[in-house]
Amino acid sequence: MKKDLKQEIIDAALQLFQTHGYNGVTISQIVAHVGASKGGFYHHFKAKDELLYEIHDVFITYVLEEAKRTEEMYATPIAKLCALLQSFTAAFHKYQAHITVFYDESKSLLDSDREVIKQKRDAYRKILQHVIIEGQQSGDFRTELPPTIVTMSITGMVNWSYKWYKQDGTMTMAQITAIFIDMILRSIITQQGAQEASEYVIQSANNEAGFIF
Amino acid sequence: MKKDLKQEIIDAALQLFQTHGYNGVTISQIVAHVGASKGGFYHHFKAKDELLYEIHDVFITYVLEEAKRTEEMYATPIAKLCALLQSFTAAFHKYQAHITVFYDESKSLLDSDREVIKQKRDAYRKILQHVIIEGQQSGDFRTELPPTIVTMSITGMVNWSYKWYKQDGTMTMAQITAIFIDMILRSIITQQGAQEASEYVIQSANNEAGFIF
DNA sequence: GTGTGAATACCGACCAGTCGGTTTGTTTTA
DNA sequence: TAAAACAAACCGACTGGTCGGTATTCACAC
Repeated sequence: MKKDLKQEIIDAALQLFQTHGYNGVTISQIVAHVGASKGGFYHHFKAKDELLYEIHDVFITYVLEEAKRTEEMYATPIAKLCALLQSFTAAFHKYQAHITVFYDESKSLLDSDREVIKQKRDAYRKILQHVIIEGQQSGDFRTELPPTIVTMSITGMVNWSYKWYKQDGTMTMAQITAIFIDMILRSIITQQGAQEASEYVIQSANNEAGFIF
Repeated sequence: MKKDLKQEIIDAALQLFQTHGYNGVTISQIVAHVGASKGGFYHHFKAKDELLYEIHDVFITYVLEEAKRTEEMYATPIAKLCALLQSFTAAFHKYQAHITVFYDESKSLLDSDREVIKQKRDAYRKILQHVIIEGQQSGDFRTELPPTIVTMSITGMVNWSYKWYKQDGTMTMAQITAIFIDMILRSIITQQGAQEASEYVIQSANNEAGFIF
């Protein structure tokens, strides 16, 4: 039950950063929150920046590795895309606070730290973008849409949920993800890809095929 | 040419908040940036919080008023939705820095200020959500999708562009908006709505109808 | 008794906000 | 019309408090 102090500090910091921002929280507040002392903090962290960096790195490293595994595991662009979205949103339970800090507070990273994080984030985006391009080449995704914009649109739609998703809401993240996948697939699919996509999509009551061309 | 000091301070603050965050910027830095003094600052603002509030309020008031006007101006849910998206993204040139501050720094608002802003933001979201519901009732938008999730998906996709859109990039915001509208319409439209939607959508080369059911 | 994890006390830098004062502009008055 | 009176805009040194970080000591396991 008793975690080590370092992890307790990280957890408390996540909670506090989420609501007050990195620069709105002091080290004294963090350690007070876990009943520890500043001495304890500086035993585990060289500086406050290091704490922020670790929060960023733990999250993006996890997401990136997960995306690499997922991308290899599936064969078709459509299956890859759906699996990527699911693997990302599945991380919400454990990482929603990380995500909030990641997207709101990265400007407070040291320049050198931010560069390291940026490279991993770019690597992640490239995986997603590559799947989109693959799908366009295979004829499953519409080629009228620039892959960069499609990638950012998908990223935005999914990422934005960190601003509004409540763990105790009426819908689970899995249910919401099903809707994301439905909307995304319908927006980028070609007639050719429609059949495979229909496996992942919500069927409408009065339309067996389930797609609009 | 010479603006008043208050506006110069706001402009400098926008720029600095955008890159360093509200709590990462000092009043001395802001006034140094415009060659003014702290006395000058406190002549125009009661406190630092007031500056942050004004940035929030100017933006959300503009967007809300614009949305009200737009919603009244068009007749059908599809036309309303497209116009709403266009009116929002049109604000990017003037307001991208405001948007960044609005979405990243609202946690630093005073509780009382945040409540005022929240109400205007909710009013804006309700307008969008109402258009979605109207479209479902008229049979133009798919009823399988919960309107709340659709609203947040659209909001996320469009809002997220504040993180990646560069004014000097290869695409204009108008071009990007056309792609947003295309993707969003295709993801929520019914067969019934397809005809009207085809006016707003990017036509594919090898598919006259332009829609996938 | 040596190393590791944690507490306490403290420091120097910095920051939001203040305050007395100066400059600039505008109105009143003789 | 020029000077006097007033007001608004602005300046910058100063302060009280806070924060990140450090030095030192303490506890105790092996």
